[in-house]
Amino acid sequence: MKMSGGVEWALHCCVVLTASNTPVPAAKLAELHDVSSSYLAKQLQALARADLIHSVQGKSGGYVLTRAPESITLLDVVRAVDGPGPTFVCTEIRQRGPFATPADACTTPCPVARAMWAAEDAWRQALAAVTIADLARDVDTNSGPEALAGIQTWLTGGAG
Amino acid sequence: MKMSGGVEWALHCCVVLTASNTPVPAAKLAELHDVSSSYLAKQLQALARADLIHSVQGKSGGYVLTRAPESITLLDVVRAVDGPGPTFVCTEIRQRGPFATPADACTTPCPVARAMWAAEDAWRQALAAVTIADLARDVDTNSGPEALAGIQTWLTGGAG
DNA sequence: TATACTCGGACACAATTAATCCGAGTAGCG
DNA sequence: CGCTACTCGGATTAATTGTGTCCGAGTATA
Repeated sequence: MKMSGGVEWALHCCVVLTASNTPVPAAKLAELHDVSSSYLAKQLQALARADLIHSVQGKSGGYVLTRAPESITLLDVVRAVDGPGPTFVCTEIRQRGPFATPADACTTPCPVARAMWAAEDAWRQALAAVTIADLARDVDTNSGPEALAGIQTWLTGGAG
Repeated sequence: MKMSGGVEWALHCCVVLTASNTPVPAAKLAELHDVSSSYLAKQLQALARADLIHSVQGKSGGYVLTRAPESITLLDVVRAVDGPGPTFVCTEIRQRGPFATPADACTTPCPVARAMWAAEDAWRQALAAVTIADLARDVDTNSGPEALAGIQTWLTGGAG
């Protein structure tokens, strides 16, 4: 099992968007991270579809965070980019084969699936406990406040 | 992100192997679950490579649990079948682009990766808290004790 | 000793992910 | 008011991973 690599890009983009309240084009975000501009667009579209960021079209358009960074959790981003479905899918294997459990006896989910989904819930709960604002703060304390400040001036300024 | 479907098969096989202390051939496990015998073999090989089950070759060979069901956790099975690597891979995106963080400043992992890995740890911890014996007990209470007992006689008996 | 049955790894196929391109739409400017 | 330049958005194509299958090596049995 490997998570889609686009999740990493999307998270970094959200953190960067924290530093700018004016629309930032996808091309600029791609150049900042040195990644494919066309593919990054796909992830940003997924974020826009989930209403985490808002797209502004036109000449000086781009993307802006829809909500405050404190109210955007990592779970929101993961669900938007990587899909909302559960990672473990139960194929109801107990209803097949010579010892198949009759369908009417399957009122509760299979114990195997229940345990796997409980673990997934723990994962989601941990993701929901961290917000984009938390990440931005961590970046500040790690790389120093001048890092995001410099990025902000680079984003708003026209220099490429 | 979707977990490999073989994990479900492997877990069910481990639960079934609880009911038999004599070697069970892969073909019989496949017939019991009504799945592809050839493909199930792949998953069982992965379990054998991780020393969760032991393979017995020869005429009346098959697979047996290596350890007691109480000491085999779901995490063991998931790691064996789905790979031990982390689901989130950090590509060190912070070291790229015009505002790249210098490599010598990257002593601690990227905050984004740290948060994602913390969530993964919560997931693994939940998986490690459940054992195959727990699942077998849940199956007993759900489907009644006669279910696993019937399977046991079917496994040891030659009828196919 | 021959045999029949087992596992084990090497070999094709399909689905998902990654990456790219071009068209639709809008804000700014003359 | 029309034009241009810049933006996003979805449809299209390559690469990787997961899925499924096959045949050969090895061993306990008779």
